[in-house]
Amino acid sequence: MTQETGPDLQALRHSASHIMAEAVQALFPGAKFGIGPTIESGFYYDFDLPRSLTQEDLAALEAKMAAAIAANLPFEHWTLPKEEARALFAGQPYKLELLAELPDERVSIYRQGAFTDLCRGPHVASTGQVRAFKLLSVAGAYWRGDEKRPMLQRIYGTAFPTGQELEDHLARLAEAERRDHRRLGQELELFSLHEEAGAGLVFWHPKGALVRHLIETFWKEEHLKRGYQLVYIPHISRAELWQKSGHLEFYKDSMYSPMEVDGQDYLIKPMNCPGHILIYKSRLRSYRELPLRWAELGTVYRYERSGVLHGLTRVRGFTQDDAHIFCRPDQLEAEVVGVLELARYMLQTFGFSEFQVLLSTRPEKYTGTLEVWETATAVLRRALERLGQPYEVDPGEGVFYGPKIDIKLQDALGRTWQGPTTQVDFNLPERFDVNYIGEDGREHRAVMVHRTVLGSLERFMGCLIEHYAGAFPLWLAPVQVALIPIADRHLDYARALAARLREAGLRVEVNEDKSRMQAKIREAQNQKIPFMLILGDSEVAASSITVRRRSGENLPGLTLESFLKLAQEDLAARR
RNA sequence: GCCAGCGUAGCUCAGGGGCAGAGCAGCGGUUUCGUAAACCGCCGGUCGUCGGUUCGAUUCCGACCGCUGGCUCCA
Repeated sequence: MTQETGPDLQALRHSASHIMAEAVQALFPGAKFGIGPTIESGFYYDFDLPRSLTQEDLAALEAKMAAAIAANLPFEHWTLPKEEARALFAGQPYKLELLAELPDERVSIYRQGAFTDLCRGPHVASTGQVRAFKLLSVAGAYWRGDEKRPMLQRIYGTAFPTGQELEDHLARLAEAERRDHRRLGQELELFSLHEEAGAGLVFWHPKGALVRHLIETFWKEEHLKRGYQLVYIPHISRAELWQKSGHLEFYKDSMYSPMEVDGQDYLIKPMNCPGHILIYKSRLRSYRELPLRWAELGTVYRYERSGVLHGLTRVRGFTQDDAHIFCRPDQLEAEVVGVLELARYMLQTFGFSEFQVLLSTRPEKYTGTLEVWETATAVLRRALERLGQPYEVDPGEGVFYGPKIDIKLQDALGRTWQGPTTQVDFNLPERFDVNYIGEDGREHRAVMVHRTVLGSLERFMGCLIEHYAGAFPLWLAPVQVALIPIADRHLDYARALAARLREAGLRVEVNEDKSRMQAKIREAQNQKIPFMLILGDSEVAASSITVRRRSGENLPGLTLESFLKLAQEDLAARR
């Protein structure tokens, strides 16, 4: 595969974006131009147009672009004093705004054909060098990303050095669509969302619930092994609690309106932390019992603007795999190391091996003293270094209450997802007086760490579905074995086998449909069931099993025992 | 929330100011031996909701709800 970044590809795509802008200018003489940069997988350009663009417009624009490319006109480059540039872009308010912000006396201009743009470049030598391109979609985008400013129309497109690479890219997009968890969630009967119930609220069907149960069980066992304890807290609490935690002050926009109970306001929890703190504060805590690691699959509800909701990955009710660690300052580093190790282990178990680790430091608005921030940031840094974990610093991206480490993971298609996060919190211990009695008999402030390993079960499962393309490894597959009798006379044999497999702990289904074997195989394939057992006369006669894996691999004449062994191996390896 | 598009059977979709359509799924029957769809029949709909225009609206208009692609924001 060809390198997807690098100056040449950037120049190519940027040039394509100018060629597109020229086509827009030809089609809409009054068009005003925003910006047209390259992005990770292509380019876009923002326009202010007299009417909305349609899908048909894209075809017309592509045709114009093809003509410009065929003409093979040069990209000309020169610089101008700002004053002259202002005259040149007199009818272009967005360009004038950009111009006003440029510090230099002379500005850089590019022209190809009839289109002249304020642009740093670089570009390819001539339009003919842009061969493989495609316009993909139209979307609204605020000028400069500011929702108070005009909304422009953005056209997304992509371009590659060769037609083959463009085709490969389009094939990847098609593959992503095929793996879309919303589509697979319906086809595999994992979950649904209902207009009747409200947007962003997930209903788990038996098969999806089973996968979730398996993940949750694994999660709980792994946490218990590592010295975590499980807690449960109520879903609603009095407004006073959220007042004290500061959520009503800082997080109000994401919280639902109160409900009145016996004249008191109650709120649905958007976070689990205050609940865990109440448990902590139910009695005095000694330095000897720290660290306390309290974990909960805690369901929270947050208001999200309607436009951002998306399948399982952006919802209004979700279950965080949450935990809070209460510890002494001298324990923080070891705790952070433990969290990172746990995160890495869990993610690897689900088949994720590529991570990007980000250390987010103090933002402009923050609580706590500079000194605590520095110490805590240094601790996080040391923890990462102790693990030999490469990381990047994301300056100023910490939460107002403390620094954090975010892990981004890459799925099978190389797309990145927000994964585990570990945050140090200076705010809540202050607000709630989260203390312990030290060796000296005096009260000391505890350090509090919020952390999640999967993020939320909803989002993680959305990610998992796409990562596996719905073909869950054996340990997570809702149905592990489909028994396929070839004719009705093989049904009894199939049922007897099914009973023995269930006894061995496998999740099996006998296909008793009145359809042909081919149809039954197709159905099991579509349901992405890992094993199919094909049972006909010869199997019955020999008391054997013919196994078909969903990969298509065929293993005739196995005994029940050898099949169980095969399955056990896959289960143990979590394949 | 904003811009654009969309909402017709369980699913995927066609249609269009005057009788509501297909394929798949489901149900019934016939059939059923070798690795991704046997055959026949039947059932299935307040055309997202509410309002308006019209003799007549699923179709045109408006509002709302929901979905999709983005923007902004996040687990």
